[in-house]
Amino acid sequence: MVTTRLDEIDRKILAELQADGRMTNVELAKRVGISAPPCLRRVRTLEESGFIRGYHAEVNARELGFEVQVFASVGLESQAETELTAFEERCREWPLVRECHMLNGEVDFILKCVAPDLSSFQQFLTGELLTTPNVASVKTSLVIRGAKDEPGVPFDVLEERMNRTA
Amino acid sequence: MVTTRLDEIDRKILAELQADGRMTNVELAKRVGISAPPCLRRVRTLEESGFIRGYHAEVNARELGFEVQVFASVGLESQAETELTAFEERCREWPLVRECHMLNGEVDFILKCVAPDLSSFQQFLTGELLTTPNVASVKTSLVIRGAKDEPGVPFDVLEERMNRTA
DNA sequence: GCAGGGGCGAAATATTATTGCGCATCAAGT
DNA sequence: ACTTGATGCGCAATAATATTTCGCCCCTGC
Repeated sequence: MVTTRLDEIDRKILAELQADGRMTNVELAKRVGISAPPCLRRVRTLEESGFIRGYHAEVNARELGFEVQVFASVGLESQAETELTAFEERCREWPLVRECHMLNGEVDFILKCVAPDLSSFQQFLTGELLTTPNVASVKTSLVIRGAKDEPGVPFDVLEERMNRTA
Repeated sequence: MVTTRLDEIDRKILAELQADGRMTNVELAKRVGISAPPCLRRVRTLEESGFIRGYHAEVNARELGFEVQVFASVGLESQAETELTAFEERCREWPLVRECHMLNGEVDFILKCVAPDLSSFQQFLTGELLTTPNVASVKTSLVIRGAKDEPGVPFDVLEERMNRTA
């Protein structure tokens, strides 16, 4: 793997580990069709080269008492780079904000937030987000229900793409 | 763990596995302060009871050729339950749609999408999403850059909460 | 005070991960 | 065509981990 390009086995490994990050290396090797040692070497290489950024347990937020999920659209007064990064830094410090993305268009940022209940979120909203300097507008939308939540990448699309290119 | 309530050790386990889902049970046991066998039993119980929904490798979408990330706000013509679930079903079938959440307010759904490039996304947008029956309006926002992306739950908030309650 | 459930941890065993070669393949250079 | 070097595979040995087994302790309710 001197080149940054991945072969089919590497892509299978990534797909398998995205689906089940705790699969044993023995099982993984079996699925991708090579023996355990080279399989493990590939996984290590994928980790070191940054294709795999980490492994995480997916926890049930609702069961843990985070009943509320909210998307917040944020507009800033100034979009100067200094102000943008300052706002991003704030978001990193707020535990209730799980994601922060800068967007094009009228809204500057979209935030995905969680909270134990509505009043906790309102408290965060009025006490923190809305009082942050440079924040011009915030529009929040409560998540009524989740229909799909599969972070990551569609490996089937990737494979199609590879076959067309190859 | 006859009750559905978790003790401090369970919460620590969840926090550790959320941060590093591939941690060995030995290491995990050391960190939460018990020996390996009961630690493993707890993990299994957490898995079976649904607190842990699974484990996933976090892959680098950009490195894998998914350069584009888009949030799409979707409004439907009819919000009858049948129509809502029909739309959700569509979303589950579209590989480029990674998340789909039903919202309150003017927008009915927000979708998080990925794509290899802008034209792939445009193709999906005009060829699939916009031609879907009952879809009234779609407003898309390109992600310029990500500032924070930590799916899951803020366990420090959870601990505070427990201490206040206890 | 004495069952009995629940949970812990030491020790034994079964699986896995990891390392250390030697072999095959391929591409470049002679 | 014959090296030579780089890359990657897999067998076999070893090191770590996971998992099971079992006896102990601490509660709680009689």
